[in-house]
Amino acid sequence: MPDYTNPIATVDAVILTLEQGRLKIMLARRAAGPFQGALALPGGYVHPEEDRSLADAVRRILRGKCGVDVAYMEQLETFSGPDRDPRGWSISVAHIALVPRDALPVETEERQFHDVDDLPDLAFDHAEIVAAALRRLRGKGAYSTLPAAFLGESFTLPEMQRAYEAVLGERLNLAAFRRKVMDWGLVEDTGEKDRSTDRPAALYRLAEPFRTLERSLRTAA
Amino acid sequence: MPDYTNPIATVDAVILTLEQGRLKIMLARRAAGPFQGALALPGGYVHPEEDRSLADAVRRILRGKCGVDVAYMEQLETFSGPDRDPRGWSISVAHIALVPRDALPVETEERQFHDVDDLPDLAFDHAEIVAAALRRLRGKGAYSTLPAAFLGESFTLPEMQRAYEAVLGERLNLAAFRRKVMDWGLVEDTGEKDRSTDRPAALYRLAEPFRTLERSLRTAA
DNA sequence: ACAATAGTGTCTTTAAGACATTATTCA
DNA sequence: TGAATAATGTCTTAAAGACACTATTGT
Repeated sequence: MPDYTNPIATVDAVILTLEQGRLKIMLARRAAGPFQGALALPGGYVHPEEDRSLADAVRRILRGKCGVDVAYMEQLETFSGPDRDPRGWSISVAHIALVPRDALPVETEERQFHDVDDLPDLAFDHAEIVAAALRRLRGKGAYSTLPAAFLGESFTLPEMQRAYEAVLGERLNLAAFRRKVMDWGLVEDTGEKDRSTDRPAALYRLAEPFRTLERSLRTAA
Repeated sequence: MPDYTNPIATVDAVILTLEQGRLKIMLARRAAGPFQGALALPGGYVHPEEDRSLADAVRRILRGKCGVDVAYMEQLETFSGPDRDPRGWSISVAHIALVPRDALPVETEERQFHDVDDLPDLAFDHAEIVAAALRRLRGKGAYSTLPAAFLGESFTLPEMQRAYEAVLGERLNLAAFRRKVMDWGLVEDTGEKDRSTDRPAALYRLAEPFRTLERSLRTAA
């Protein structure tokens, strides 16, 4: 064992969702500890006795604190330093999760969903973590099927395009977007139709759960 | 402070360099502790008393253990679990550094440079960390000026192309590569020439230290 | 019939790939 | 002068962007 005191080890989760075409982040009001009463990313200590991995720790905390089961999650970045947590030198392994809105609980005083372009003050260095999460999401958005993680099991191409537009923060060319999605085999037809619009739209599902792309799905203007 | 025992916190470094057109990784022979005598990535404990950040810890260890000062370094990924270190549940924050070969020390029994395609058995889960580092390098290689970090302050375009070819593991189209590098303003002319080849080649420097690109520098065949 | 949204066709423009050609040095 | 390597020019092909058009439903 080390001669030195060990940093405190925590995990935090940036849970992103799409609500009416807007990117939202789930924030939890801190019930105890430093920054009690403030808004923060959901997170907590790693429990070596029960967690087999950091991702396990995140899932345990999200299940317990927020009643959230995430489909797609990836590790974001590890934040560290003597000053970010008043309890001492700490390490937080931040994770990012993309969840369809209807797989998340309703909003309460304890768990709120905030537009990423209009965030309140956050505890710790969580504003920095959120900024890193958004950079990652926007960077990966054009080169992967990541934005589709915001959608349900099946979705229409217009929905898919709106998800990409929300992630990338710009309008995409309709014809070119559809061409790429179809030509590259990103989705497969379910045979079903969504009848919530005037003209029913074909419902697709992702051909593979997650895929990184050789070329960008960005299709300017 | 937590009710739970805290994981052990370490950092590891994947130091990559380019030697005669081949990607090499620096490995250190373990002088003590678990896996004594085995080859491993250079790494060690975080020292909260003296390190201001994880990157600081890496630089301290590299300076002390290996006499290495890295120019470009980024955080790779955090590895964790109960079994990866015989001393107990541990967290290792892996970093990746790209260094020109001539900025690294000579090879000894204690510090060796191994071709990434022909690695020996490594201590801990370091083989997994190396695999992640290579995935990151190859993924980012085409979409950034990262491979230029293997080169010195100034370099020729043929050198730059060879660095990209080593990173991407494939030959690139000469004319298209040069077109992109020049058109996108990735480099600026130093006015100097490299006279080590028959026809002297113009020497360039990076226009900015590191840059991510909108489009890929891959220029097939 | 008309509004609304889904989906396609096609023309123009731009970028990529292939590869021949020219340029500048050394031996 | 010829071998070697650097650098450019240009033709062909493929992809992206623009945008008009057709299609299928609800009211």
